[in-house]
Amino acid sequence: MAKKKIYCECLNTVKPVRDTLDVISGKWKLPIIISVGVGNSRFTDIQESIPGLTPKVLAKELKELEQHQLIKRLIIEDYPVKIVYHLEPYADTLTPIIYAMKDWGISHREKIFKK
Amino acid sequence: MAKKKIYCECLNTVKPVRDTLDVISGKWKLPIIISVGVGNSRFTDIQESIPGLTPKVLAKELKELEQHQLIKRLIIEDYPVKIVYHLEPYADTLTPIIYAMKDWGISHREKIFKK
DNA sequence: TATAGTGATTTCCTAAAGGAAAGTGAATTA
DNA sequence: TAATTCACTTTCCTTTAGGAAATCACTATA
Repeated sequence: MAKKKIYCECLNTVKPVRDTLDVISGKWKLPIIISVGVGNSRFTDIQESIPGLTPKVLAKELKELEQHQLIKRLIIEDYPVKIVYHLEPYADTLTPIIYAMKDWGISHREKIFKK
Repeated sequence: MAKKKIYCECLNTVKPVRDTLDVISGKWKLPIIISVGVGNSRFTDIQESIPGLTPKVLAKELKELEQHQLIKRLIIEDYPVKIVYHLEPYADTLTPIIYAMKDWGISHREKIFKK
């Protein structure tokens, strides 16, 4: 009757992709995860390792990443007291996404400059 | 001298990831690519296949995706004239990212609901 | 005691993203 | 002739992201 020819099976992919975007969207979350993953654990080190990142944005993003259980904030009761951030094991599950995006970004840049 | 212990090699990953984010960031670009890839080629079909997508946003995103050579807009001089969108071959290079994000979204949702 | 560093917070601001709703103009179908 | 469809466009508005700069509490160091 009604000619419904819209392909709706794309929702099987669209929905989980949007769930993922809800967690890692924005300019800074993946860069912060990468920086912490590579060994930066102090607030200032993370900030300085990512050009353009301001303390306000870093503080906000770290809180969100903590809530999503991707990053752990630890207070080290030493003299002086230190605060370190490190990745939760759960953040490792993002590795395939990060590498896929790294690879694509590299070849995209090559493509753009070859023309 | 100066105790420089910031791990800067993360820029090797951060930079290409940010190049990728510049192309596919936002709530709608990947869903639109998925929908077109699965067979939706008409403006209205694409719009109706993605819940919440408004025509204004769809029109804007399609233009950007065209500029990035991910989607092709074709005018079919038929009676009536039709406009169809289809993926450029270059869009296929995004498949690893899309699948990585789909997989992550599925298991993330499982993780959230199990708790 | 003064200075510097650490890990932020606060205030103020702009720009971009996104949503709701209506409209448009050409063509088609009833 | 009227209604409908298609592919948008336009207007108006709210929300969110993000940036600049100053400030703050605490500790360490000179």
